[in-house]
Amino acid sequence: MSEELKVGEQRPGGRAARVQAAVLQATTELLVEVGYERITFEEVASRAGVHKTTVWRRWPTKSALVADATRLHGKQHVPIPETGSLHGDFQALAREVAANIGSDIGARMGRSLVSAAATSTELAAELHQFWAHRFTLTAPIIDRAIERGELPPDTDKNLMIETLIGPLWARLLLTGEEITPDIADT
Amino acid sequence: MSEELKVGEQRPGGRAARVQAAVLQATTELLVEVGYERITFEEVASRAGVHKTTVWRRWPTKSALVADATRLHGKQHVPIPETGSLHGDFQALAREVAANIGSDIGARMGRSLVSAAATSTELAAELHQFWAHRFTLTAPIIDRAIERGELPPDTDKNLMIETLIGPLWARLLLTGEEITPDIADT
DNA sequence: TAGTTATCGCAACGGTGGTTGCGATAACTA
DNA sequence: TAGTTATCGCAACCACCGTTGCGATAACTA
Repeated sequence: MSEELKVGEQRPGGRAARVQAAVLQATTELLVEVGYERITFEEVASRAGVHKTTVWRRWPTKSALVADATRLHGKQHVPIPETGSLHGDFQALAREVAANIGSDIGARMGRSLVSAAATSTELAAELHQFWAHRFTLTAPIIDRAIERGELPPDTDKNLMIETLIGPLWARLLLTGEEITPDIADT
Repeated sequence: MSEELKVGEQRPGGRAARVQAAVLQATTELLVEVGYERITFEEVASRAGVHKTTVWRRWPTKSALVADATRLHGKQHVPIPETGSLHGDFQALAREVAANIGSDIGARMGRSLVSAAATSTELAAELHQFWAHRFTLTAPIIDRAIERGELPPDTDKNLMIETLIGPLWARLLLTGEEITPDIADT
């Protein structure tokens, strides 16, 4: 009767759900504190108040655990600005990004995820998929600009967004600087 | 008499130099093959045909080892284009970057170094310093453009270069795509 | 060439983290 | 409420990697 249930959902009541939530919470915490590589199942378990074998059995590999933990975080809201002009939209979007990766935990999380994607092909695919999804969300900004005649119709939407956020991420990952007002320059 | 010599240079002849070269070579190889985190002193040593204690004694920590290994690689030539126009310079520079991180080993190396900088503050400082140095090398491009009147005198040079290379690195680290012809768009 | 010493290899130790088997517990079902 | 079973905790095991002490070797010096 219960053959069709996915692993981890066979007994969603009480304890199991609480354990899963605690583990994923601990994982994200450690992700921003020590980074992906230094995450250990033992530490995740002890912080979640759970035994390490429990964590190990539920998530077969570390990348799967982190993927699960970040999936929740990725489901969060991503406000897409609509100011009426391309310049305004870009400025608002850039400020969102800057506020996100400019904050301490945002910066740590961003670095950790990129670092994780560098070692785990599984997480790399996850990250690429995340950005592909975000780009579909931001595509309307470009579409509206094209309709207004602010951009040529054959504009590469992805490249446009990448040009917008690339410098910010470059500062985070490569050089190491960060502010807010210099975003209007783009 | 030899009290003023730095460690590793007390006996620069024959064996010591050969060992150092082999170890650094093995380190860079592993850096592109398995990434920073999965590098182990044992593997580096065995690949260099040396015992692990040797590696361990000469480099007190893994970040120091990788820092030494990448320092050599960073000393390599960085051709600064001088085509006569800002557009030409930028296009040439972007093509260099694209060719570098677009190649397989370049991509792996770039990812590994960024990932390493995420976990080791020591390597992060090294990386930031590297980019600061590169920016001093590319500054003349902006200066010449200002002299020609192509850019306003108060142009932020670093931000300008970051805007140029940011999208390329974003593709490498975040989304995952790479080509050459789409560079002219910037 | 002979002596000194930095440098290296070898073997062994210790700690940590992943892995497994089994008994206990709590969620579900009748 | 009583029985079944997914889920979890405990203890022990195993492997790997960093770490150390000591003897051997090769580079330097007189």
